[in-house]
Amino acid sequence: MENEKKNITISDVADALGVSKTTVSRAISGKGRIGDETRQRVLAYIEEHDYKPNVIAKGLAQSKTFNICVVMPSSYALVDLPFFQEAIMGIQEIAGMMEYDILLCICQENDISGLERIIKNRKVDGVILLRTFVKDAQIEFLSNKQIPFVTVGSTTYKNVVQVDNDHKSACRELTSILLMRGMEKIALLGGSENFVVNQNRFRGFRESYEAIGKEYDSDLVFMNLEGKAFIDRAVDTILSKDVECIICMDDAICSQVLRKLRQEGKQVPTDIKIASFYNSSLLENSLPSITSLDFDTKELGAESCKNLLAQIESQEVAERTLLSYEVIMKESTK
Amino acid sequence: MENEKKNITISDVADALGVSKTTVSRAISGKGRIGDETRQRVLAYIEEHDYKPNVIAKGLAQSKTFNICVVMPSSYALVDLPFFQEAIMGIQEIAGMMEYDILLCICQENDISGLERIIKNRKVDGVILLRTFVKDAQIEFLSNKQIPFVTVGSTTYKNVVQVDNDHKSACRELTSILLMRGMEKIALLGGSENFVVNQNRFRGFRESYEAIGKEYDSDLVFMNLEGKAFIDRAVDTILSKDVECIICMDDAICSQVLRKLRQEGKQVPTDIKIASFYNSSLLENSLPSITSLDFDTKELGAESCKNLLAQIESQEVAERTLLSYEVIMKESTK
DNA sequence: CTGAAAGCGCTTACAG
DNA sequence: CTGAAAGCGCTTACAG
Repeated sequence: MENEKKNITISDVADALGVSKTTVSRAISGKGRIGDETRQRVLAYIEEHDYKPNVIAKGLAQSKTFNICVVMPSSYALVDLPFFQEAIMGIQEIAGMMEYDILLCICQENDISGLERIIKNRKVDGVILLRTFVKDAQIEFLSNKQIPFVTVGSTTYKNVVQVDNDHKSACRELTSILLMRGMEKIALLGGSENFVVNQNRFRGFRESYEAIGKEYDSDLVFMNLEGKAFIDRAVDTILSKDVECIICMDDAICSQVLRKLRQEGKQVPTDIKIASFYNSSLLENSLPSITSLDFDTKELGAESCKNLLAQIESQEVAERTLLSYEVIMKESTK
Repeated sequence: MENEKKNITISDVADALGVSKTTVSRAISGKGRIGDETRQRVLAYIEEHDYKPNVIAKGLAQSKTFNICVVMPSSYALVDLPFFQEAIMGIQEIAGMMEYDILLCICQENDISGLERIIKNRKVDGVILLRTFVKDAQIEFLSNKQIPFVTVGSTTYKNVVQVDNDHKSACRELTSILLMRGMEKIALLGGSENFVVNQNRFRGFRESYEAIGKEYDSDLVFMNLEGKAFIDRAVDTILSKDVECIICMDDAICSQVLRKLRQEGKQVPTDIKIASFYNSSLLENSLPSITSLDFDTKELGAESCKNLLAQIESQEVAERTLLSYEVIMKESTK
């Protein structure tokens, strides 16, 4: 309590113990040969006096920062927020264990100046990209600079370490279950095909039809639904075509679809069934409860962080890691 | 493009120009006397060769990091997320302009070990607290350590720099408007009184009654509503008492109230009117649209960051900054 | 106006 | 097993 202002340094410890800074450093890092008794003494002193090495100085000497950069987009829908948040929680959990901290970078889609600044200032040892694009300036920049990085979510760029849920399989399994339950006319509503993830989901949808040797009806697939007007129009079309079930590629779309159905006086699941993709708290209050895929986003974040730290420490890492999912059947498809 | 690996340093610049490192440093920082022509030469060379000083080294020499820590709670409701997010956007905007970066710290309510680690590791120059408690371990720790910090939201701790929206006035004005429109029996639903903000809102509510010389009905005030069951029960009571309007202290409560009212077959605003507090995207899809207070959270974040940076640079800052609000009347109180 | 030198607090060959 | 010294890339009194 007495000396809050002046921080104790490695020299102080060395002087107090009558050894060299080298020895103190070795006792702490565990690197290099050092007498057992000496190490104990140093460690005991450090413990007692609550000495913490200055990470900044350590970093300068080792050309490391013990920070990782997490890049988040500056524009996003409410529905994305829990995803980013949970991913960051997972990242933080792993990073914290390894004494790394998270430096936040908020980037607009086509403006990577923020990321560039952080990299040029050498403020981080690696980067996690929380959202990627089909054509992605961040990925190109980081690859070129040879900075360790990993993407959360899939990308088609080569030689990029990526961690993702298996959206294709997930969508295939969900669709297959619905088909098996006798629904034939299933509509699919999705967002921008500029996102690899939406392409993958669509692919899973098609595969489930292929698996049973049927054709899906391309008139019932509505992609690139950006904005409520588009969604409402899609629902109008759907209602005119005796569709049995609607699969929404995310909970924001689902939320809007539910609203529109209510407006049109349609009951779920009696008039039409519906399934969604994230099981997020956004739909928590829905009545009836909504059948949905469930992904462990925190796990996704944790895994991406593990992969990044491994890269930073020059270990081999798998280029692609696919995490599992669960299909949660609820009332909306009964 | 040729030398991506090896970074150019101040020595390289000095050597190339045949001047000393001191001179280069001065040309960049603008501190200390330096010949005009010399400065131009250095600056031109730097520009041409895209030299960026190593911020870490600079920080070590100046005992600064050019990072600020933003502390977020690890547990929160979906409704809080847009708030945190927007505040961070505002912080980032100001911090970025001053070449500061954001280090994220995710803390559980009573566990400040993450924050302690960051501070002890000297990774940041100051801290922004995004959520505070009536009894707050973070505030006590930071005060004791004499680390510059500011809270977003009010606190009753002394000598703490805080930036907040004027929730008391906001709630008073909203209530006054409703009273003036002839509603007399107004119910108030709020969250935990452990949050200073909820106490302030309640205070504003009372003041609006005082202003017109009436008593508010304490049986219609429901605080500490944690969880849906409590909210539903409050609504039951409210419906048994001919209440004309319900004020919800946040959009999550409002969302649940709306759901319950729908279940009970009550129409808004014909059977009962309702107003809420955040105008957040959570209620965006509501029909009818919900009368609400509106706060500029991004501005709140920006202001808190300005105050922190001023503190870090040892400038005088106001202990308390109150930001404005707007009352947005919509269909739910017609 | 400019520079040599010490210092920020660590790490790490190198030598013993 | 241990230490003196150089180095990480900057800044800043101090001297000229």
